Amino acid sequence: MGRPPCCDENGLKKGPWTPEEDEKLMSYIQKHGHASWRVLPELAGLNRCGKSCRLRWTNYLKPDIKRGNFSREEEQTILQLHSILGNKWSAIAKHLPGRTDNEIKNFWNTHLRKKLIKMGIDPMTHCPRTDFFQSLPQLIALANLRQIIERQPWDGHIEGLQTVAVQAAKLEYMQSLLHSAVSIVTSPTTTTTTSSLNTFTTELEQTNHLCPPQVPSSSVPELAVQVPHSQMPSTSFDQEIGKTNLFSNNIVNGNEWCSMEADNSSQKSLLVPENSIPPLIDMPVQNFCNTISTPNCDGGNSIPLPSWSEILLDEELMGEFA
DNA sequence: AACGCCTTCAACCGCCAAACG
DNA sequence: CCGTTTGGCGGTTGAAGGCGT
Repeated sequence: MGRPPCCDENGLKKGPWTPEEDEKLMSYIQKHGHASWRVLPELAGLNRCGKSCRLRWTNYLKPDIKRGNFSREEEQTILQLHSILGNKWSAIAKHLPGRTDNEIKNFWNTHLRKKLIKMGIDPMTHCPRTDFFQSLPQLIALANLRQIIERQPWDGHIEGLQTVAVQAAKLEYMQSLLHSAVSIVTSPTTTTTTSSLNTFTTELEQTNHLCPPQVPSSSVPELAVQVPHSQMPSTSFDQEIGKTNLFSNNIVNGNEWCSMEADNSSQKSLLVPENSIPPLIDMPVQNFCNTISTPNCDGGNSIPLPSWSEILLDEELMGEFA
């Protein structure tokens, strides 16, 4: 246990602030500043602890605080920064003038997080959720059981399961793209090169040519997932991808996510059109991320990394998680 | 109108690290 | 160097308001 709550001492007031208290705090800080939060309440004539005063000031009373709904641009910024920084609310807030970390945190928890979950994206990893895959064997077992019970031919069930598996493989594939991007950005060993994003994606595609992944039989028993080319997303990144919004706003094409950006036609999708298709045949079910973000299959030569900082982030941001 | 459930967000709690003596 | 204080941060809570029945 840490220190006892400071507000328990001396019967200091807790709870919502009254307009009178706000006024006292405002006028004191405007006149004298806030050199020491410890002594400020006493000097300002407030029956509050310093911590409570500081919180009230930084989260509510500070003159430069912007109130009201978050704009679409702010929403995009939060999503983008969260995909990189995680729950570093104060760091995120530094990039949103007038917004407090508390406000951003609340907005995330009440809006953005739910929106991601609704779309099947893990709000912590910003990758498609893989819960489904973990339960796939059970689903198959259930289907099998049902087949036994109903004594119906297997053909239809297998087709159905394969369709489901193809969809899941797509999700996993998109996750791998995201995951590899994030791992590159956040890796402490990342070397900043001058390689273009285009070079990177070309080699990424070559990797897939050279190293068609295999289905681990243990993870999806009796189900080699044959993925039709026409149904797979491409590994190619769009050359015109903007300096912002790589991670978050264009991940899932053609659903609610895109509707968020419906009026932003200048921003291209992370996933390129279906006429650019990687030669993936057998989709690995568990280790997409490793396949793509780790060394090439010709013996450990890493894929040349693009300068993600140039693509995604300004220098200030890079400094934050360096 | 009344009730219960859900959502939002201001405020609090506990922990950590830097500053200080 | 060490113990204490302080400011800051992220997680959590609970009151208030909204909404459906």
